[in-house]
Amino acid sequence: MDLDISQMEKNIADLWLKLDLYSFRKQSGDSLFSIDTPPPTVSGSMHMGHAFSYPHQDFVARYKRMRGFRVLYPWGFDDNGLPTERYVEKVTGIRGGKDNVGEFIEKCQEVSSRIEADLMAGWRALGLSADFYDSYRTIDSEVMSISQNRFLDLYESGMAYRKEAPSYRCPTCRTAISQIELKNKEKETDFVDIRFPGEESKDIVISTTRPELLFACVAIAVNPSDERYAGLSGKSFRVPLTDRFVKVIQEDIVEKEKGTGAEMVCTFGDQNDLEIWRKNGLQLRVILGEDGLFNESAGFLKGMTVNAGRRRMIEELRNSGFILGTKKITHTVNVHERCDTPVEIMISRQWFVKCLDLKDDLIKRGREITWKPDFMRIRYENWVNGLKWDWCISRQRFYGIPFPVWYCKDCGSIITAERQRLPIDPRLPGNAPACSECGGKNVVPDTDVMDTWATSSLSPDIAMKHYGLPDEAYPFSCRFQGHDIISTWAFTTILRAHLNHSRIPWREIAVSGNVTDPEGKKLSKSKGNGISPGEIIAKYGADAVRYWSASVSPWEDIGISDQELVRGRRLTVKIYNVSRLLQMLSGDVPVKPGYSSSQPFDQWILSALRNTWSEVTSAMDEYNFYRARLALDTFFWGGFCDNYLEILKGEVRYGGSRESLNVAYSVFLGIIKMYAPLIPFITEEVYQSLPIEDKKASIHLEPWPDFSGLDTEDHGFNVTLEAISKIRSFKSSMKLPLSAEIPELTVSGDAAVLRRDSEMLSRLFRIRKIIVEEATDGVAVRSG
RNA sequence: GGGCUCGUAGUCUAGUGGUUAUGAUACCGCCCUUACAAGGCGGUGGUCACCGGUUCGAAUCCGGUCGGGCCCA
Repeated sequence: MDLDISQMEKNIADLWLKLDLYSFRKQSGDSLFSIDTPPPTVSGSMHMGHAFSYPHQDFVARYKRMRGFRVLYPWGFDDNGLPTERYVEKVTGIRGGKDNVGEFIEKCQEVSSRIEADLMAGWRALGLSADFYDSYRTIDSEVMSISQNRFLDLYESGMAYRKEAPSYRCPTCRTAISQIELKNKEKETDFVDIRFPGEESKDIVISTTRPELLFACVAIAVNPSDERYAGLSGKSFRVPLTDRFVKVIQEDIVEKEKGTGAEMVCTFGDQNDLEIWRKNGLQLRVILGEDGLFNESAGFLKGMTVNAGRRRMIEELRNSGFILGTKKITHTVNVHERCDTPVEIMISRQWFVKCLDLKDDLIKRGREITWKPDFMRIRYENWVNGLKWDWCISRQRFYGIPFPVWYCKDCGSIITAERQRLPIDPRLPGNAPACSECGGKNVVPDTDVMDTWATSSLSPDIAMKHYGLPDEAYPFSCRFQGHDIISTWAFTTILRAHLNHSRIPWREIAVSGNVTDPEGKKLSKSKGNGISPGEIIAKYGADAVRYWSASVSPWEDIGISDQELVRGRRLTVKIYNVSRLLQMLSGDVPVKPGYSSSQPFDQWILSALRNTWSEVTSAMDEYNFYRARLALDTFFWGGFCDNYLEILKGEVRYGGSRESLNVAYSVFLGIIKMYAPLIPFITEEVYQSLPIEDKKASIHLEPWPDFSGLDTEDHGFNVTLEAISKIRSFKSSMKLPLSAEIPELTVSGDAAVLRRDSEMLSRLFRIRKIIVEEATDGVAVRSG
């Protein structure tokens, strides 16, 4: 009777559903262990990254439950915001715009609820023990209310402010975005040398990758130590194709070696332009509109995209003789992570959350948290130290949480919604209050929505509210997340915890690695999912996938390796077969697990069990799943199966005692309990079938075993194990089946131990006569 | 360019100062043995990237070089 892994896992998943094991409201326990889980973005299907990192949190959730904690393992979906919008636009072909907001939001809801059902089925198939039956959605009114309340907290404390200021803008998504949504991309582009005619001196030649911004040029910058341009500071040069003159200024951030060493400062070509512009109080020339196209100030470029404008500008400059040279270079540009479009820096009125003034506090908060591993904290600190912008949280998009805010057209005040009216959509007619300052009725709503991180950074707050936890539940016990989102999710959560609670969000953060492709590169959705976890689960089983995810240190990146999956599947089958063997050996008589036996081999396996338990427990406490797995594999496969069970078979055949069977069951039960957090399906399957008394409804309701009280010794049994290995080698070298009978064999070694176990050895290997000789240099075997 | 990180048998990987370097997988040989051939037993395979230093002793600590990755300029 072979094991059908897929069918078995389906049955077990149904059993858990029926027992309702993982509903938080049904959990009991002395103290709370709370896990801050990500609301996964609803923008596609489950990928191998999930299949790798989600089991880690589940290992801990299951382990902590067995350790007697009341485990909060919440689940939510991040189904609002730009990622979902972009996904919906892609699959439906409908583009969100000001004129179809209602229809578009409906589409978003429809698509996301469909995807959520698929994702949920995927998580369940992986055996995750989160509270799926009571999950939340970031678009739900409950979450909306939390997010709006927390926003108003920030506004009232002055930590959120609205200001007309430069911010990043994505021309494709037509919205402001923040520093955390930027990605770098290598791009080939023209590096152009342009001649600016001098007003009173000779001409100057600047180098630029953005000639299309020529009409936004407000200065020329050179490095102060650049002798080629010594004395030009303050001199005027004419912007080609215009009548305007701009002055030369000296700035340290200009690189002498780049191009001609002179660059034009435009509003705005890049971060440097912005800094120079701010520092020198330069003029502002806006030539790009919010639609990403050039406006009327851009002359003949009007109506063009940035790329088209660049080609046209180069052509015009070349025809007029201003271009002295162009070359192709590859440089890094900032693009929007969602659509790969190079971003622009533009001035507009946006909501910001303060963080530049808080760098020291944020680093202090980071140091109050235990980072696993600790070096991930350094990455967090580097990010905080490198912040150049306050966090822009307003998006000119549609499907998201709106700002609970109106603006008075008469007196210019910002009017916030009353708390008891939250959640509220200010964009809906009839929701608008009168102006709280002047009492006027002439108010307009804020039409933006919040950045999706502005809500997911509140994941602990959301879970607390959703599951009805008291304030003391803050901070959470632990956060699990990948190292690639330290600068987004970890950072924004720590920031919100600091601003909203003056605390840390969690006592620990466990950072996991990424799944890489065979070349070691990060897997990304844009490159296609490649391998789907569903296929892998179908082929090897969910237990094997979980086993694979425990095959490296948790923070290491991992490749998809079928070696570990193969091993995981074999383990599943092996555990199943062991349970069959035990039941064959014990027959129909019910078993009473027990730990007392006078047999040396029983005492040896019990002492090895105690040592293994101690190792596995400490490894699980450190979230080192690989070390736990290795200790279990070594003991189960190498000790229990290959040696102990072989001995037991021989003893039972010759009428061994019932005590040994009780020990065998006890050890096996201990093994599957310790494996249970890692491979929950097969351990449950086997647990259900064991003919023992006092079972619980599920192995996942069992407490974590405690074998510290087993004070057995191994009584020199490793000598016997060495003899076993040597006799196997002997038979193998004689090309004999292990079942072949040997008339006479001499075994040398620790004679006392060997004599004690010689009867057992002769049963195991069918040796008629064993001659034992004393030797002090290890065990040896010879015939006759 | 900067920060962090990794480099260990054909392949994947554990190991952060102490015998002969962990385990898997692949490969080779033997064995259908009444739990398991999706198995068992036995075996081959490594100058621990390179160079230098510290130490009685280095895969491990320090410095440098080369190469990969992540994050950021």
